[in-house]
Amino acid sequence: MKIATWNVNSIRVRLSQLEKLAIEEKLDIICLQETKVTNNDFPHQSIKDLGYKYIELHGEKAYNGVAILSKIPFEQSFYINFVNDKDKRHVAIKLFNQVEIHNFYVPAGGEIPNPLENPKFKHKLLFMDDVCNWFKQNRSPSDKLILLGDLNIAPLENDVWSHKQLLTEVSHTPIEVEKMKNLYNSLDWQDAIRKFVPENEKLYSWWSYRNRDWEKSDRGRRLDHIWVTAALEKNIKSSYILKKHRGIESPSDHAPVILNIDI
DNA sequence: ATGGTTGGTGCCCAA
Repeated sequence: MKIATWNVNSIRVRLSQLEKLAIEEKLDIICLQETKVTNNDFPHQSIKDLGYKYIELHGEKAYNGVAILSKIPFEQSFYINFVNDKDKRHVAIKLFNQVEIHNFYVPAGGEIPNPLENPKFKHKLLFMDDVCNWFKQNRSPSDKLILLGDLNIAPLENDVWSHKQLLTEVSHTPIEVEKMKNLYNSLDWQDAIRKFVPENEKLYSWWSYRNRDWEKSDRGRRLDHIWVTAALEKNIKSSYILKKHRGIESPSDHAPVILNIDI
């Protein structure tokens, strides 16, 4: 089974690119973030025409919004409003009565990495704590779980173009990395992407729009992640970032990330 | 240190 996570930065703008991706990669399940549309405004028919008959949406107007598109029927779906906010940042499905997929769009956190000065950064830290506590309280390490999405944190030194210069930049600050590690250790999570690229190699999934030449400057960050619990680790076939999709016409600033897994 | 771009909205905000 092939599963993708992709922050599309508006589903309406990225629809033709999504169609290409789905066909080229033969995806069974696609998890989207930043759809930026209400459930009513979602392009249902285009997605169904692509073969994704089973769609779970959690959208809102203009901001945030997540979706799971599937060719495979799922028997359960749900979402949680972490930190009790109204933002649409999570949606989950359960497949074959045993495997759960949790799709996240973690708050970006604004510019200033200080929760006392910046409510957006405070929101991000509280969100990470709440997700961590939820998995501790509601799931066990032996469960078969996949956690993926735009987590808006690049945890490793080589997940950013300059560890030293980004230590004070939101997405790579020590406090955020600590929150992500807490979540990683909440169950027996495994980082699927890093199984195939050693930690001493640079690896990014996001490149800012604010660069004359994103590829040449290559100032990227690995903000998008796919984790599986240890119960699924041996089933992983491959996992990779589709960097070339950052270079297509009218791209998202995030590249899609793929998991190939036996389920 | 600053500004750079994109998307959605409606007389700027978020990323």
